[in-house]
Amino acid sequence: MPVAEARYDVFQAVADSTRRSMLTLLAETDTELPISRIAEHFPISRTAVNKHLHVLTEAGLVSNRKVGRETRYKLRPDPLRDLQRWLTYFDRYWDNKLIALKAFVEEDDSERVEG
Amino acid sequence: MPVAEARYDVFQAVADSTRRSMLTLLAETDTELPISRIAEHFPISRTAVNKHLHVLTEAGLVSNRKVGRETRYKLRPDPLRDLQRWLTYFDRYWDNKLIALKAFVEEDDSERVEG
DNA sequence: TAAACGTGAAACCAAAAGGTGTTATAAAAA
DNA sequence: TTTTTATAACACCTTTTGGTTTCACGTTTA
Repeated sequence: MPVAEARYDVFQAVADSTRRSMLTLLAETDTELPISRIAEHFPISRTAVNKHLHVLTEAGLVSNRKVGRETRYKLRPDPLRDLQRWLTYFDRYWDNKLIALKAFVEEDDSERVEG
Repeated sequence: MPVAEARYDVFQAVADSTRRSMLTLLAETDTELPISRIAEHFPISRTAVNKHLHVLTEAGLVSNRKVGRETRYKLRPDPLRDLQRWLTYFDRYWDNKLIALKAFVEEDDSERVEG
């Protein structure tokens, strides 16, 4: 983010697989983590990790607090509700198209259960 | 089969607000639409609309068929279930008074995945 | 105080994303 | 056949994104 407030929304924040992994990491540990601990899990520089965390912060998906010389990041899943709410619209669509969905489910099911 | 080897995955496809609008447009009309009809709703060129539809196609979120000189696009919401499934991981981190329809989809989903 | 540590910020870069206009092609209409 | 319509394909441009290295600043530790 060079200058302006680039304002990332939750859709953009979640579009990147590295950021999704960071969210699941924070969810799994179920506690706050400093950047160095987070960076251990990714093959990128700590600066790059910091940028991703900044994007997640702007989307409201993580928060941070300073503890000594550390900055600890914590999961804030609430904005995911926006995603959830958006998907709800298509949940209804699936409901209406249940027959087609059912066909898809059965077809895929037979591929792995058989045998 | 939802999204095999696509350049764009569902998360990326949905990250753009224009593409999200296209999906809701197709869902609202609940029918197939040619590009020109879709382009009417957006302040960008038809070429740009075509590119967005191409991204959505690669993500498996729309399909198309040629009818005369038209190419009609139709919503394929199934890949959104990948998004849905990812979100369910974070369900336990917010108040779990979840949407009933989501619970229904999740229940249906348990028929074909690990469960 | 000085040194080491953890982080944030800046400058920079390559590639991708989102946009444009133009051209090519196939189908419908005159 | 000729023209118009609908779309795809191509070349191109600009901004954004994800990454790097370097450096400055505040916090701990010696």
